[in-house]
Amino acid sequence: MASSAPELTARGRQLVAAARDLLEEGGPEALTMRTLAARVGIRAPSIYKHLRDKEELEAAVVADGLGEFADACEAAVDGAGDPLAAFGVAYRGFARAHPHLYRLINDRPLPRDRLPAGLEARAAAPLLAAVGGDPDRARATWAFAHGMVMLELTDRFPAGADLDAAWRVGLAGR
Amino acid sequence: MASSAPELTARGRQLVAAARDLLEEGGPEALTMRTLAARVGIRAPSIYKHLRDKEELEAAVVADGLGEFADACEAAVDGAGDPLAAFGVAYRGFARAHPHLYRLINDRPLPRDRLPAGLEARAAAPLLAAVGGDPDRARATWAFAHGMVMLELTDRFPAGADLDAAWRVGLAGR
DNA sequence: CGGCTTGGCGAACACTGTTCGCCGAACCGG
DNA sequence: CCGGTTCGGCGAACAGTGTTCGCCAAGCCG
Repeated sequence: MASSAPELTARGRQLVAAARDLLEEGGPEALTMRTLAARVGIRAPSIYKHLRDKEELEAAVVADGLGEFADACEAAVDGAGDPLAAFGVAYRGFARAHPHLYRLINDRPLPRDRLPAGLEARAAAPLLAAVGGDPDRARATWAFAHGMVMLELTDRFPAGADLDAAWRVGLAGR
Repeated sequence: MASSAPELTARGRQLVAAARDLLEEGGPEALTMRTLAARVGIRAPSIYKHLRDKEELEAAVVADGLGEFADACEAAVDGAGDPLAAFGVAYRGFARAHPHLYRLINDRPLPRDRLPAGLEARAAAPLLAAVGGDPDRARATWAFAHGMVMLELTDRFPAGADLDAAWRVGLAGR
C-alpha cells in the first residue's frame, strides 16, 4: 500500500511525456520502446537507464493522466449548479478528448504501487461529493459513466443512438 | 453490413474451441498461435489452412461467446418476477464466470462483419424487454451493468466495497 | 591525474503473428 | 490402375516486440 513513484531524471520525464504523446496520437500499438526512443533521439536500450521497464513507463503516464483527469472533474463539479450533470459532461469530455489515455488509466488494473499516495482517492472525490457522499451511489454512478464512455469509445452503440439522452436518463435522480 | 461468418472445417471448429479454452484459462496472453496449434497437435503455420488470421479466430470465439451470453440473458429475463434484477444477476454472473471471454466480447469493437446476422440484436433484446422497450433506458442500464462489471474485473473498487449494494442502487427504478 | 559514474550504443535473445515453398497422402476421373 | 489435383501438414524464415548484455566515451570529483 506504500504507493511511491520513483523520481525520474530529466530524460526520464522527457520519455514519459513523449510516451504520452505517442499513445494519444496512435494508440497503444504506437507506443513502442523503439519508436519512443527515436522520438527523443536515442535507441531503445538506453530507455532502461531511466525506466525499469515498459510497465513503469506506463505507470508514469497513468499517474500524470489520472492527475489531470482528477483536476478536470474537480473543476467541473466545483461550484456547479448541477454538480452531477457537470461531472458527466467533464467525464465524457475527458474520455473523448483522450480516448487512449482514458483506456490506459481506466480499462486495466491500476498500478497502485507506482502511483503517488492519495491520487486515487483524489480522483474519486469529486463524484463522491456530487452524489452527496453516499459511496454506493458514487460507485453506481461511476459505473454508469465508465460504461457509457467505454461503450461509446468501442463503438458499441447503434449508429444514430442519442447518447446525450442516455446520459440524461442514466444520471436522472442520482 | 452483410455479417457473415465463414463456415469452418472440423479442424477449424476444433481450433476455435481450443482458442476459447486457452483464453478462459490464461487470458489473452495465453492465446498464442503456437500454443493453440500445440493444443490440437499441429504447428502454428497449419492454423492458416483453416483460419485467415488471428482476427478471424478471435471473431469466431466472440461469435460463440456472444451467443451464449445472449442465451443466458434471455433465460434470466424470461418469466422473471423482476426482469431487471434477474438481468443484472445474469449479466454479472456471466462476466465473473468468463472474465476473459467477457472482455474479448465487450471491451473492444465488435467484429460485426464476421458475426452471424442478427446476433448483436439478439444479445441486446433481453435488456430492452426488461426496461419496457425504451432504448435510452436500455442503453443507460447496459452502460451501468458494463461499467460495474468492468470496474469489478479490473479491481477498481475498494477492497471491502459492497458491490451488491451498488448494483441495487444502480438498477433501482430503471 | 586517476577512477567512478552516467548514459549512450550495437548485438543478441526469446517471443509474437505470419508467409513461403515443399511434400506426402487422399481422392477422383479417365 | 494410373495420374492429377487438392488438402493439410511441415520447417525455415521474416519483421516486429520487450529486454539484457557488454562495451565505451564523456564528465565529474577527490
